Amino acid sequence: MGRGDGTGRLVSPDGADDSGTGILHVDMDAFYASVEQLDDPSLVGKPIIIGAPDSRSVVSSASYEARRFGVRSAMPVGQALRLCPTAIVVPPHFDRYLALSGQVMRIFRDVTPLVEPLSIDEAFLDVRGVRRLWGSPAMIARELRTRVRAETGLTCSIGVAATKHVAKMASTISKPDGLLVVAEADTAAFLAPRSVRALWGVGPKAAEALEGRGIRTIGDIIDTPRDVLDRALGPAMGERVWYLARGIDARSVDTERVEKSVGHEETFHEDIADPRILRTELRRLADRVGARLRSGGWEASTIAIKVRFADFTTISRSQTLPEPTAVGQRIGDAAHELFDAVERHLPVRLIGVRAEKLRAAGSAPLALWDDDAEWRRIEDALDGAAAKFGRGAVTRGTLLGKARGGGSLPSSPLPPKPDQG
DNA sequence: TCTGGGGTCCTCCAACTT
DNA sequence: TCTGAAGTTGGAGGACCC
Repeated sequence: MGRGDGTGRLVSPDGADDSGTGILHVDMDAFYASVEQLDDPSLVGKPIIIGAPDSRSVVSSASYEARRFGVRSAMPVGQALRLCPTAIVVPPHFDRYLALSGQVMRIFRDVTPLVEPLSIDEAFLDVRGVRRLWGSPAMIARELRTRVRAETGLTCSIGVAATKHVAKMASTISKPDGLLVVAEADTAAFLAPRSVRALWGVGPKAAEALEGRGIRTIGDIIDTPRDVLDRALGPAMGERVWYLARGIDARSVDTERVEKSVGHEETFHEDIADPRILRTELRRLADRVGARLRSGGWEASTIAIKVRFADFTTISRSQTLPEPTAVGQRIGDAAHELFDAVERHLPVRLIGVRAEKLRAAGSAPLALWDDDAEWRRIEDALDGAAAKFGRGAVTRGTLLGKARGGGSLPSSPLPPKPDQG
């Protein structure tokens, strides 16, 4: 999701040279905020901030009207409101964003099967093979922008270039509602004057390491010996930056990216010191992770926890299991074990559970029913729900159907067993 | 000012294996 | 059998992205 405010925007005129290009990067403009404005026309033209209305939340997205005041994604909501006191805080509606994202991705796939979604609101497209059908890359980009606007009511920005990296930079610079084409022959001139911070993977720390050595622009990187970059950034990053600065990016548009881990974490409204509450939270998060694994047909062989203390220090601990699993009970047991070994000197602000080293589960849903402990938890949940709503309201079939259908057991809140502390 | 949640990738270090 | 070097693996933490 773009974070700029639209200043310094650059767009290509009609008929711009697109020779040697074929990779498009499409990025929806202020996606969440634009969807809210689409659904509630009274918000159009106003500064709006998408975020939960509590003291610990941060900005998920902001309309361009709010960005003009300096509001940025990931900024604490309180700080954003100080910068822009007239901003309207709107809670996020993720289901709606997902639905529109799906609609936009379908438009992309109408044009080319080579679509790599990067996130909910952006994707790379390789259009080199469909030029005879739809025209040159720049023509395809124009048509896409027209279709997205006509069919969803939303605007997007598109970068067209020879590589993914340059296409992404171009879409960022063209925001909002723009199109920027960088012909292959113009790549070096396009890159050279830009800040090192514009390079993919160069964040505040890496930028500081480079700028401390007087390397401020991408052109400066080209003039810097490789070993100097390696010392400043480490060999892996040094190599990547060396190539990207020269416009060399061999990555193809990857339509089959595979998840490598799944996890859930939660920041509490108030810091929590009570280990019983923390253990219950871990169990709840583990259940959610297990449900995600089962619905994706995965099982994990490593379980990791993350604990952030009141002073914001963060630790992680992980453990490789004897057998891969997608069972919430086993994930929760591992999480508890890891948590119990952590020295807790302060109340806890955030806690998280992550499943790593995923592999396809041959029979993950069956494994659920093979596990006696998990089965008892389902029975517990059934009894708890029946006690609350009446025996007739919840049947075992309801729960089994849920679990088998999407592989998703009720993730929250399964009642903790008495021995869970 | 006071920092979400979901991820990926990299580096460093220690333990283990060859 | 012992020792050291080199390679592998696992764990922890940090940077980065959206």
